[in-house]
Amino acid sequence: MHRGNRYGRSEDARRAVLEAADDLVAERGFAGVTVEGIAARAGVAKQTIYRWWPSKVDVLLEAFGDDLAQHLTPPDLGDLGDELREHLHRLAEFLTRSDPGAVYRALVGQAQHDPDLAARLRTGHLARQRERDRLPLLRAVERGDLPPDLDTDLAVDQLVGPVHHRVLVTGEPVPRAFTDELVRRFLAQW
Amino acid sequence: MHRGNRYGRSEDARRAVLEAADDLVAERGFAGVTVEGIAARAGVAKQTIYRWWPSKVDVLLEAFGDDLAQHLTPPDLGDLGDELREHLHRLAEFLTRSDPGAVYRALVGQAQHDPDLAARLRTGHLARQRERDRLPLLRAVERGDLPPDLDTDLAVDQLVGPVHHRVLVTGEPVPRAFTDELVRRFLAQW
Amino acid sequence: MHRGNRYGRSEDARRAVLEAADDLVAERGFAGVTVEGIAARAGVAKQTIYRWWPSKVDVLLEAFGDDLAQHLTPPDLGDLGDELREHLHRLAEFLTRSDPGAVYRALVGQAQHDPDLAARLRTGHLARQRERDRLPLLRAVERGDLPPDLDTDLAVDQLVGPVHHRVLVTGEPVPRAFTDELVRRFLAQW
Amino acid sequence: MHRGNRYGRSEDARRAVLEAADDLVAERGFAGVTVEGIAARAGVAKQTIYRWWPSKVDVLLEAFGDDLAQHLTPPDLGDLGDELREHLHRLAEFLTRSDPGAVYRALVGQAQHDPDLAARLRTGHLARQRERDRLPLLRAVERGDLPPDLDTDLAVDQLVGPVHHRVLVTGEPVPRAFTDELVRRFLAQW
DNA sequence: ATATAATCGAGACGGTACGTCGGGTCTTCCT
DNA sequence: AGGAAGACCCGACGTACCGTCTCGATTATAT
Repeated sequence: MHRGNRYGRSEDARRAVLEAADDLVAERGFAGVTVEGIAARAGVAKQTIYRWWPSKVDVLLEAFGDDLAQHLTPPDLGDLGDELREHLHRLAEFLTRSDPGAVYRALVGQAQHDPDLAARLRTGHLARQRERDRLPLLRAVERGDLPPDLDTDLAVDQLVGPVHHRVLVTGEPVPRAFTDELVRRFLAQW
Repeated sequence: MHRGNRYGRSEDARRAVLEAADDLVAERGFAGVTVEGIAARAGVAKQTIYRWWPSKVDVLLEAFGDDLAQHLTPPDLGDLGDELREHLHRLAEFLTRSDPGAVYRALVGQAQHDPDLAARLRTGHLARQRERDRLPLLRAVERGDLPPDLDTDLAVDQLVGPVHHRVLVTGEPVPRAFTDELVRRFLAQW
Repeated sequence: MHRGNRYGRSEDARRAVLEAADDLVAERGFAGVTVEGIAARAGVAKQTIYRWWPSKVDVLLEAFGDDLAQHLTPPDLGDLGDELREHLHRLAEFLTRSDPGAVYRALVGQAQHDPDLAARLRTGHLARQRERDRLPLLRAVERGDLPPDLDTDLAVDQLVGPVHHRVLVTGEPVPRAFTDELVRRFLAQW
Repeated sequence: MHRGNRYGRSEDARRAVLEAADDLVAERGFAGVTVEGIAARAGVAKQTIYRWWPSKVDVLLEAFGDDLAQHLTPPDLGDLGDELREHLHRLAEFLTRSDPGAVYRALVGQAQHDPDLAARLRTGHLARQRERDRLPLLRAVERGDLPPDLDTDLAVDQLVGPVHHRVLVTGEPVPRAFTDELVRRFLAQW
């Protein structure tokens, strides 16, 4: 078994750490995740974690991985309304029901009092997600279904903002009725 | 200085604790606030804090006080557009520039991995704020400027959601141009 | 149970720590004594140890206590030869067979690469022991059995030095024949 | 530089390790010597140390080398008193002032809580030194200056014991007056 | 001259213990 | 009765070394 040497780290250790971190967030929540706990569950030395990750949020950030891309790439259905309804519904489900959604909320929460994490989260995962969120709008513009001078930044905030607000701030449920009506109103602007 | 007596708690101690907590959030951020630190700065025994507040977030919650009501009560100007523009602008300023806004963000952040705090925050400050957010819309319905069957819950989310999203998630600035255009689009739905 | 407060430390904790330290030296030797181990066995928090003792050798130093005085006070028998023979035999037994003797050897060993410990050991236990070692000689001088200008410092080294040398350096056994002959030769000087 | 080959170890590496170890004892004391530190200073891999020495004390033991024979071979002067006076004085100087003397004290100290080291130290360096210590006495017996049935073991302990005691236990200085008087008393036994 | 294999540097790995920080509970004395 | 002070047990922090391991490079013979 590969156990690490000067020409490369142990892939086994890396995977074990990320899985342990993921499990612990799901089981005990963000506060229940400790470097000590990750190390114990992963069967790994603490030093191995500190060698590769500056802090536990970095572990979670990496464990989070491509979950956003996997869950939140909007479908290409040929109709703006259909695409937005589906995308917002998936977003709501992701945020409120999935394990990676819980990790995402934990990270965004932590980012409120950790500027460093905030910066990395935003230039990384969030920036890429924003580009994905933009896709249905860009396609609609190309088809001529939306005005060519559309402010896509604002439009994206109009769509995903209310969903995030419900989840992160008010904690209310986000049923399909909510996201569908949100899209209907959005399209009523033109 | 008052050092305890048999007929009730010390108002001095209470105020010292809340002020120390507020100062510490401003100076060192949420993570820099510890019960030990509050006690030291307030010149108060740890036990006195634990006697009256279950945890440090409760101290912050009380220190937060009526700041929301003071900063975020929408003005009554007779015109829906004017009121919404002003209200959203004040919200953006509050969230991004003020000290209590920083505390607010810290509390919302902590609430992501602290269900207990989340519940108290929502049934308290947030529920009252939501009622305030609703006022311009209700007045507009009364005036006949908006349809009487308006879903005010959704409408409020449409307005404050994008602003919160920018502040809490993407971290982008929220200039007046953004909030003004948001209101213009909102009103364009009808 | 008293558990410590601002007006005094916990006597229970103190005793538990000292006993645990003593047991551990006896069971596992000096290298087997760790602050963590003492804390675990004593049922005490590590911090409580660090609060009152700068290091583990300080714990052992205090645990060592009055063992020297108890074991190595020379008897008053009225005859110099009898007293020295008995005293040296007891010294040999103490050093080679007793638990506190093992602690003593460990402390002297550690003192070889710990100047701070060396200083405290010498101004404390060792200085007092040297005074006890001198007693039989002083009594003999008073009785006129030894010259009044006797250099007691040198005489003490002549007597206990060879025994220590055997125990600490060569590790050879120190039977009664050895100590008895040592005394015979010592007395033959005059 | 030599970097390993199939037929035998690197003499460069060996010397670098021993020198680094010696330097570190002198600079930082026994506790400051770590395998990691030796490797770093010697520009050698840790594994290279572990391949050839079981532990750091073995490195020191080898680094110690023939220092005892070099410093502590008693001179052959034809007169017992002269030889003993000189030998004990050199012993005192070696123990209290020289670098190898410091290593010697560190090793004897460590041997108090390391039975393995103790055994190797005693069957090696110490046994050979004891034979050297015996030489002046054996010569004197041959010359008829000492009785033929002399217990040389005891006699050696009588001579070097007090010096070791001062150095290792009480830490007092060992001036020439002390060693000279010690020899005078020793000779007064017959 | 080339192929081979012990040794070398480097350093990642699983561990143990370190000494520190803060948490939340307690006891005591003073007001 | 309430408050200041602070000792207590506890859990986690991030660091230092331990001793083991694997890797690719080096190099003196034995073919």
